[in-house]
Amino acid sequence: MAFMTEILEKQKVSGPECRNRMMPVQDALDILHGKWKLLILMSLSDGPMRFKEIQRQVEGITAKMLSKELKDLEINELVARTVYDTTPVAVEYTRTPYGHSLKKVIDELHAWGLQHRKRVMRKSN
Amino acid sequence: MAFMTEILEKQKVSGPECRNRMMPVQDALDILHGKWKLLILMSLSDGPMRFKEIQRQVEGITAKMLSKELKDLEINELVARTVYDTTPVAVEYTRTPYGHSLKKVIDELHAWGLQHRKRVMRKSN
DNA sequence: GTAACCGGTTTTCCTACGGAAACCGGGTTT
DNA sequence: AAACCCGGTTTCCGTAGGAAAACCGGTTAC
Repeated sequence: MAFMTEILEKQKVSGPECRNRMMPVQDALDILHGKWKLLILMSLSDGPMRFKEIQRQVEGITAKMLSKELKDLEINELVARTVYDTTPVAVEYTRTPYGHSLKKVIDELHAWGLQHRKRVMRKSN
Repeated sequence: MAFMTEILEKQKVSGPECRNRMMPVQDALDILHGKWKLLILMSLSDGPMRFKEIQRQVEGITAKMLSKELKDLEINELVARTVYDTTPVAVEYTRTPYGHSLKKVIDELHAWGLQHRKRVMRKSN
């Protein structure tokens, strides 16, 4: 029983500072959650794209999801939508400067995913 | 109509290299998706934690979700579970070295979330 | 003229995520 | 003995995510 109180005593640490660190991450996740948002942003790395173009790049996404996700991204000003008044209408999606501010996040995720893939390969051998 | 073909011509670019860049990100997202996994990992930054301790740190998570997410994290070797054969049983969760390899990802997400929060505050004034 | 493209919307349907609460055996505290 | 801790599991349930396909008016290429 002395053991129990001992092990229990150890945990008191890590007060609310930890929770404070979590909040911003939670904020970010709130905006970027789901399978698609980051991939859509990636597809817009090299310049404006049109709807079907994005759909072709982001493998597996349906028109409905793309439509919805683009709206979300637009609301959060990560992507801008431009309509050209031609016949027929041409619509372009552009990653905003704010959207580009996610570059590091995406890069880190990319790097991690890359080494994770290698690790998995290694294990399966 | 010349305009249309012109605008259409511009898009051919960004071939499959873009899709190749997406795959690792997709892999990473596959493992880290959901509201909780990264937050749980964060709560284990400062050392081992017990179930209820984690639940107290990760605000809003239910026992069921925590239980499920910990299992997922364990399967992917981001978290290790240690059972101490005491009475009553004590169970500790530890972030593995592999779990710590996500530090940069979390840091970047944290940094972005922080400035995003500032940005939102600025706008609402 | 007809097939295929454009930028989506709408409908239907199913599944996964995720919350609330009860519950389990056991232990400790008072 | 009552009340509270531990580490979860189980049940129930609502909602959001996501897939498939039809559909719209209009344009363009063959």
